[in-house]
Amino acid sequence: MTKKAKIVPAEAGAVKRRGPKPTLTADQIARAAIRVADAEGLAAVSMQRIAHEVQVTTMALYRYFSNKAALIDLMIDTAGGPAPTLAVGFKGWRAPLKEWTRRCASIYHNHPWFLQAVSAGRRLMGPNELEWLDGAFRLLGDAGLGPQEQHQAFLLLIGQVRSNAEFSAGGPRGLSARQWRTAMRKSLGKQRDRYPALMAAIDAGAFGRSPEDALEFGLNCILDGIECVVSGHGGHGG
Amino acid sequence: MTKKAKIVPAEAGAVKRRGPKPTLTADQIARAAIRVADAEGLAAVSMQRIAHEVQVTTMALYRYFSNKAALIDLMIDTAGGPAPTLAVGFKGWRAPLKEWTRRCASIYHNHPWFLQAVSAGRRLMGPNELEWLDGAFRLLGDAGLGPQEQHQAFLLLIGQVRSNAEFSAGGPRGLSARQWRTAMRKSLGKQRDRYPALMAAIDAGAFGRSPEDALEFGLNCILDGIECVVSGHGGHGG
DNA sequence: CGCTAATTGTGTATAGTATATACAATTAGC
DNA sequence: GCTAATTGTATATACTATACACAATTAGCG
Repeated sequence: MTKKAKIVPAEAGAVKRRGPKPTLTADQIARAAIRVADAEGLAAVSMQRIAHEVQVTTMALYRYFSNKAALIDLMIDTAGGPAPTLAVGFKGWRAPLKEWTRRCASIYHNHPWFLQAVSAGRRLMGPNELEWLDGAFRLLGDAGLGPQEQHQAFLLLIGQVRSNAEFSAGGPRGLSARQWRTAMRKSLGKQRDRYPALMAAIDAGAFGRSPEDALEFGLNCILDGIECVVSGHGGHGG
Repeated sequence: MTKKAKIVPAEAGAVKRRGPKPTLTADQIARAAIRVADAEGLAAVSMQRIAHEVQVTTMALYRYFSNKAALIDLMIDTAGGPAPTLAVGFKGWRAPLKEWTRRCASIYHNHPWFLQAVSAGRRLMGPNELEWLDGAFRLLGDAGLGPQEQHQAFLLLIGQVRSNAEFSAGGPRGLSARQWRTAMRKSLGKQRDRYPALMAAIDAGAFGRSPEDALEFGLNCILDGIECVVSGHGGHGG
């Protein structure tokens, strides 16, 4: 029976261990995988491909990650990076929250595979991601929300970020608003009457706005909504 | 050279065709796949598995779908079903929008694989999904939003639905709030100090609320935010 | 009727995937 | 130097999607 060597995240400690020194670190592998995913999409990230990228055999990767999911988890945490340090309570709570959301959105923007990776079923949150989460909770608490409301407002913000990321990736991808509109019209053919409101919106260029503007609009909506909760007024019952 | 037979969606027309009658319909296959995904997750949906489920060979499925992605697209559109018909302008716009969102959320709730399926990269929207989209645009237009705002508000709503779906699947899955809190604490170990706001919220039971309540809260926030836009007041500039 | 062309489901084959297992080489502590 | 741990590697297995060729079936046309 072969003993399973424990996979250690080769971090700070640098504990003296027997056997050959590892030639790589999990971090290096994750970064190589990120490069591949950035350039060719998440589907191009296979164990063989990444192993080849870092010049080892496929199975060597399993000395650093117990399985592929663990590699992708580290890709996520590495691409996300540490949470930004945002001033708390400085000039109101809206500005820092906006900044948090924008920076969060930029992760999804810089790494088109990110949305797919975080949406792929069950996964663990890494230390960086927890830091982002903590940062959001802190800012929302500063805005006057209670613990449960912090969580729920966080879901709103992250939902908006992802929703927008999906649209900017899947909607007009490289296409101009007009091109996209034309493609949409063509794909629907003569079924136009079936979707009157949608078609009217498309014809009016509703899908043509820049991703940044779209993010901003929704963000303002959410913050206005939060403000209603904080200040107590708003149609919150009906 | 073998000619490629065109894959037709065996729908209304029932055009007379040469050759043996198909023993199945794309719809039957999609429904079998949905049953499997409901019971065992999306990962269990392989061509071989579904083929076995409907008693044909694996390759027979390719007479109905050009590839697996097409099958999953139909799973999505089938599981989503036709959009609900909601009263327009009846007793204000909030109630119908809430109803739309709740019903949309129930899709994600009834089919735990749904979120993962719609998040898996590029895909086409089916007729049902377009109907849902059209319905949302109609209600949002009724609320007084312009075309671009309709689109952006739609992104907010769907983001909230998905955000909540992910949380209810990935957060306390089968675990009680206390169990989840304990697991979270354990997984973080002594790193608690690193995430003070998050830990405080966890300790206060922020993650214990029922998914329905969480959806409702965010929904109210969004609707309040929309109301701010419609009525023109709100901190929308800062 | 018979002939042709189209379309079905099937069988076989291929290239790709993740990952289990056994092993030789390396290194630390005794 | 011996032992035990740990590395990277080589090999093998069980999947995956899907390309291709074929026999059986059926419609339309003579």
